[in-house]
Amino acid sequence: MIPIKNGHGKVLGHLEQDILEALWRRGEASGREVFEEVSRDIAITTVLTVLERLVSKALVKKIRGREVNLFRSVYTKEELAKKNSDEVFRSILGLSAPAASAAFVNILADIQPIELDRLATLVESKKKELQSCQKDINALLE
Amino acid sequence: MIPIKNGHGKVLGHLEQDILEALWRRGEASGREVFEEVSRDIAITTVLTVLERLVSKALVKKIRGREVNLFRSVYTKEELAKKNSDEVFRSILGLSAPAASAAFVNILADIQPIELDRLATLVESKKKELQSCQKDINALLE
DNA sequence: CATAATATTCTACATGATGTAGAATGTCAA
DNA sequence: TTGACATTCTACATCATGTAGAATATTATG
Repeated sequence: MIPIKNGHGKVLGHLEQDILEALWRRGEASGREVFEEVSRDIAITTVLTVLERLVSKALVKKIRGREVNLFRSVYTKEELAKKNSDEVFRSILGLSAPAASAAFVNILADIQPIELDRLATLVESKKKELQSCQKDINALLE
Repeated sequence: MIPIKNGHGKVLGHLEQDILEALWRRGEASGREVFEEVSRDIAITTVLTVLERLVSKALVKKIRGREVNLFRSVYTKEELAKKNSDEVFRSILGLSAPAASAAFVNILADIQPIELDRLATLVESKKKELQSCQKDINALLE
């Protein structure tokens, strides 16, 4: 269940990951720079190939320079993490919101119980936010 | 970002999914029955092959019968969903609990705002639960 | 300008997961 | 014993990913 692949939170290979990480560290880099940054025992063409694939996946953009082309991640690390987790949450919540909520709370309590307070706050403010929206709607309907 | 595959929430193919669904509907079924239940235009050996693969993955167990072998899902649909979502939550929360919490609340508010109340309740009871554990620990330490 | 050095692209192969199924083999009942 | 069905074996196709050599383009420099 949870069709992660194919349309939802795509899975990246290790090298793809490493290359993205390298780009996040360097900001904008040439193929050679990325190659050096990932510092793996692979050929530079391997890095170039994977960079191209990431470009195809619209995760990296290629900037044509006069000397060398530059690459840059389309998303910041945080943005991509958010993008992915949003998709995953949406798909899991879609199956059963109550079950998902319970599981989420359990895991959070397990790995970082302090964060439960923050979660409670988040829920409260979200509820308030929705209430005020509701008020706006009511006002419009009057 | 979110290493879903390889050790975490494994991804299943469509046919694997369909076969599991068929097993959940039939409870326990022979290869032929599963084949009929999935009702796809494929050969029965295809179904058998995939069933074997699911057995290898420990998602399905094969019960050797005298006439035919029977297959049954090791997990209920709910159990598997939980197993997977637990793993996914753990991995996403591991990256950044605050970010994950915020995203989770946002998505939940988006698709099922009513559930926010339940989530709030869940958080509160979990907090209480932890507090009582803490009390127990303190008592032991005295 | 010619050419070596470097960058870029093209092409291709390996591996692993999955979908697919024919062939070979096993089993049981009539 | 034999035919029908079950099971297993073997194998191929496809796709994603990692890998890189070969071919080509570009650029700096003697």
